[in-house]
Amino acid sequence: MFYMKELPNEEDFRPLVPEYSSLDTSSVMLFYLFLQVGSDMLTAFETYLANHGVSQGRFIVLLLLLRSQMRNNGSGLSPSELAGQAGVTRATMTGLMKGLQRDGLIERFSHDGDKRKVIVRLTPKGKESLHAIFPDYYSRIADLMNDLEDDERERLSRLLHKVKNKMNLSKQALASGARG
Amino acid sequence: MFYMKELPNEEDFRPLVPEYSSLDTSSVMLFYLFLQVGSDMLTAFETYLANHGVSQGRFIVLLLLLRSQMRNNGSGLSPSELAGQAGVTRATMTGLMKGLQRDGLIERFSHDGDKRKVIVRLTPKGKESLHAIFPDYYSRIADLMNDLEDDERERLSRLLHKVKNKMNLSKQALASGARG
DNA sequence: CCCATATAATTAGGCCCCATAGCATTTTGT
DNA sequence: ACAAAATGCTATGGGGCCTAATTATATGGG
Repeated sequence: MFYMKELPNEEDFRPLVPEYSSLDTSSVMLFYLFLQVGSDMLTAFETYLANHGVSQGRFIVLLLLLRSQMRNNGSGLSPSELAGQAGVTRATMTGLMKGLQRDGLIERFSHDGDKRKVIVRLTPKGKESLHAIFPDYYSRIADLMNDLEDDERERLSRLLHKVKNKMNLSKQALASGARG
Repeated sequence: MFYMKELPNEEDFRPLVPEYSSLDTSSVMLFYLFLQVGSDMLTAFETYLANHGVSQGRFIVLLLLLRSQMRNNGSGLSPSELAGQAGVTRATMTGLMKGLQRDGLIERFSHDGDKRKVIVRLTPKGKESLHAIFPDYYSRIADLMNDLEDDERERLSRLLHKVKNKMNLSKQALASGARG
């Protein structure tokens, strides 16, 4: 995901500092470190799930369905809602549905009132798949965070939220149209 | 990258807690938050670079070449070294080289002593591309981190390192073979 | 009632980026 | 000299996402 193994150090930036007034070395180093750790975590997450036979996209769909089921007593979700909650297009969601249904993890029913709509639900097999993964899954996540004391977790959470808000506020500050 | 927009809250985990002894709600919530923010940042990074006409992989290669050039006075790097530093396979690096050379951003010379090897260097155009991006690029990164005070940056950095080390120590704790 | 418009799900086609496997060439170490 | 390792490259393929177009259904104004 993030393709730089050895991050630049202070020395590497030194010759650039006089040239670029906008360059704040500590910001950039923190930014790269963040990208690197985030990327490593995402990769580990995907690899772990792949070892258990699901892609990340599929796993999230199963989680969303389970959550909806627990929240609303099994009413189910439409592909459209799932796409919205996952942050992918409906077309992409259709592809995910296809695979999940082929593997017997979900079922698709047509909506009673609105014939355009489809209702998606976990099958028993789908539920079992999740419950088979959970014990090990949760255990590994707990392991990963084990070194962090309670106050560290709180701080990290707060800092993550701060960065998240900053990105949202500035409407994808990094991504939005060029300005220089 | 991480396909869940609305993260689960404490309530969502409550019914699972009695069922899974390994489930530590705060760990999982922090884990998801981390994945989400990391993913958003990576996406913003890639989108930003795409708006400037480079993929992330290419941008990193250019950065690595610039760094090598600054460190060693222009000796250049081999595709193999670049692949190692970027964390991709040599085959993938060949593909990146191809595109970068086609666009005139790098040059490939054959190594004097070792006829197997190739030496890659930035062209003037390659250097200019980087220097054209840098002012805006650094400015946006500084913006993004602007809300964090110095002590917050240090704390975040320390916490990121802690997580990073934990992942490395346990040899990709999350990813490695199933155990449950 | 009819038609324009909107919404839902799907299909078709394509792209990007990366990986594995295999190959030819060259170097290295015994 | 010869086996083993290293280098760069090609061929091949797949995962995952997208856009655009298609089909079916719903809705609201005239």
